[in-house]
Amino acid sequence: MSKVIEKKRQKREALLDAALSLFISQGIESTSISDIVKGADMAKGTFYLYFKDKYEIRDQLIHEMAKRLFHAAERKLSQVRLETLEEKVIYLADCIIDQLNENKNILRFISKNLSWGIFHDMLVTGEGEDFYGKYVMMLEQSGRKFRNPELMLYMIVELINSTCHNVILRQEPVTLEELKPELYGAICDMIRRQEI
Amino acid sequence: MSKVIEKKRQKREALLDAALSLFISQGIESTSISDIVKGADMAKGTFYLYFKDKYEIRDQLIHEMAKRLFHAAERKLSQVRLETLEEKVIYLADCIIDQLNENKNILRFISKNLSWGIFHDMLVTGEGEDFYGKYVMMLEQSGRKFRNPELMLYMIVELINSTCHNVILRQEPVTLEELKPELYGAICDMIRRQEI
Amino acid sequence: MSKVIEKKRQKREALLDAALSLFISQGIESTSISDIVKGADMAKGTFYLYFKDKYEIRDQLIHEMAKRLFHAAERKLSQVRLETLEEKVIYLADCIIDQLNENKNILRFISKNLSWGIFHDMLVTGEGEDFYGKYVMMLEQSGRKFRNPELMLYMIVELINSTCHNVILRQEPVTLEELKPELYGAICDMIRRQEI
Amino acid sequence: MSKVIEKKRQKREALLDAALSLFISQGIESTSISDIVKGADMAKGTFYLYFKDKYEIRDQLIHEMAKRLFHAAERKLSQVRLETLEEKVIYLADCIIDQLNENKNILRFISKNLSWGIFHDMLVTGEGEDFYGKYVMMLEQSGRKFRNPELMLYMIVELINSTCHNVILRQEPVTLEELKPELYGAICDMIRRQEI
DNA sequence: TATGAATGAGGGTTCATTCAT
DNA sequence: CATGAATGAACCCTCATTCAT
Repeated sequence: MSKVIEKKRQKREALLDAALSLFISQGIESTSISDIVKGADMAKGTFYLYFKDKYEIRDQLIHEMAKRLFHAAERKLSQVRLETLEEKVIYLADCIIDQLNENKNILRFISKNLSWGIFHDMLVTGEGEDFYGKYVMMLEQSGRKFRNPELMLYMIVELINSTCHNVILRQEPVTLEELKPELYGAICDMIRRQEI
Repeated sequence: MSKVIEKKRQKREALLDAALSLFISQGIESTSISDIVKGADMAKGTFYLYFKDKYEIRDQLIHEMAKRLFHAAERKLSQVRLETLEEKVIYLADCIIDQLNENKNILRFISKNLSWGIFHDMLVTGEGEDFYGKYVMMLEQSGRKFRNPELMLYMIVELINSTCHNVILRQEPVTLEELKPELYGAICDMIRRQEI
Repeated sequence: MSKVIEKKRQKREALLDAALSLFISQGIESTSISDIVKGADMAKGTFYLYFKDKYEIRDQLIHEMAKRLFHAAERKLSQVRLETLEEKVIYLADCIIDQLNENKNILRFISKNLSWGIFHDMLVTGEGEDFYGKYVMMLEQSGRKFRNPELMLYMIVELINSTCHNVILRQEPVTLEELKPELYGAICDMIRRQEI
Repeated sequence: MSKVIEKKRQKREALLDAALSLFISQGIESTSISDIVKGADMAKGTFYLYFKDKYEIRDQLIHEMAKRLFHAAERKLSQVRLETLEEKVIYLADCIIDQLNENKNILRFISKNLSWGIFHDMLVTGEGEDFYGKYVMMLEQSGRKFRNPELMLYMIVELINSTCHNVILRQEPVTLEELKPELYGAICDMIRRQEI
């Protein structure tokens, strides 16, 4: 009985894997369901046993990938001893940016498709991992008060995402190393501005 | 002889117009070349005498639209008397944001497709209107010096574009009116940070 | 042992029930085997243990439905006291027409699929209920003689079925109430014409 | 220029021909658009330049076929000299029935799909040939008055269509030659009954 | 130049049927 | 007996592109 379930899990995984590499290499619009099942080496009809359409796959992939990015960043954070809130946030940002820089395909995929709606869902409903809760706790631990923590996070995330996209993929208008200090400076300012 | 050239220009224009209204009303992916030529009231084959595919039209339209946005903002700026650089930049930003908010389809069309590459090209090669030159002049007129004016502009533009997208289209995570003061504050901080 | 047989009978019945309600609510062509087994709350493969395909179910259902229609009409007839043969036949027709008018889906289902072949089988081989025999007895009880009772029945049934179809479903070219007197008049004429 | 139009007419005709022979030989539901274009020896997409779907072809075919049936019957009627209205109607019916009997495929196709709505449209809007008008004129020429000529026609047509179907295709429950006198008798009765 | 009929590959989707469990 | 995951053929339909006129 669990053999069947295991097999289903594998099929689903194979579809996700195939879709991811296709989405990354040729874009979502140019990827057909035919392509995906061919990549996963199964029959076309099987796709519909697991997903409604390719956008359902996309959303689940974004969830998955973003979760991994944050999880890795958080693990690294837990291994260092940082004082201020600013240091912590920037450390997290730096981890994530470095991951994206090392895996440009993930960046290409995520940043084109990550809307705040999906992102926020992911933060909150990450099964087993409540990233947003941890973020709120981090703010509390600092002993400081902020007017609108959600908006603050929104602005920081959007700034990072949007500025890094071109810089990493095209080194335009500056290199990543040139961008970072300015970006982290801007993040500090944002935090300060939100403090009551 | 020039009559023929004029006629060709008109056809081209008709195709651009038809494409624009279709792109903003139903999206690029959902717009077929059939739709465009129908809208421009000409035969299918004619399309290929003027454009390679719809993406060629799209890029030219993005240029055009962005130019109009900036042009309108600039004209409004020239009609008021503002003291500081910050005030001017924020005034420009506010004009552009309001235009996007009033015409959400344009936002949808532009912001999904506006990469910094295209944007920068537009700023520089805007035929007849050198927006980037005007931006540099504005900085000079303030009598202040900045480390990297291009990066400064990049960050401001990306922050505006990325934060406004969700806020205008979905009122998430805050309304536009709630976002604006924070956004303009962040812009001020960015300018200050870049000052030498 | 008979428990097993009983269980099988129940499964078969469940499939028939589910198919019937789907056929009359959404048509035969639009009903898939998936739909039927879902309605009967069992697995897809199970279907093939009981029926070859949905058309096998359809034919059995038509038998069943037609039997019910006639049975109900006959029961009503047995509760009234009518003199002539014509009165009796028209009374039966009226009962059946009213049933079809009250449940247009049944009309849609039956009348599209009811060929004389199936119909005649049903009249004769109705397990437990020999409608055709009762019809013949009715003729005999009238004390009158008819040249070809089967042809007479055939013509009456076909006239009713074909004229009522459009009239009930589309009120074209007249309403049912307008049709009825003409139809019953025609039936009387047919009976008289067949009398020796 | 007219060469192009002629070619289009031929394509359309080819599709209609292919569809008809497929509809007749394997039924409408079992005929796919793929089958039709294969039969007409052209590309799939071409179909959609001429028809919306196979049901549009079906309706046009029924129109066409029914028109031909009536036209032929009428031509024959105009060549004989008949006195009474009954004789004329029966003569027409006989012509049509004989045509159907000689070409059972047409019967198979027509009688399954001919609803009164389509039939009436055809009678009225037959381009160039107003069959219904001719029917009304025939009634007038007889010098007799009828309560509801349309209903009269409806009942006659439906009776013919429904009784002949099985009789021609299966010789059940009688042969065509046995049916005819009864059928024509019934038609006479119907006419008489409608007379004021 | 301009046309628009024709193409046919390729998209998404459904579903009867099979078969290992 | 019963299951339901997997199949893949077949469906309808769209559309970029070509080419004879």
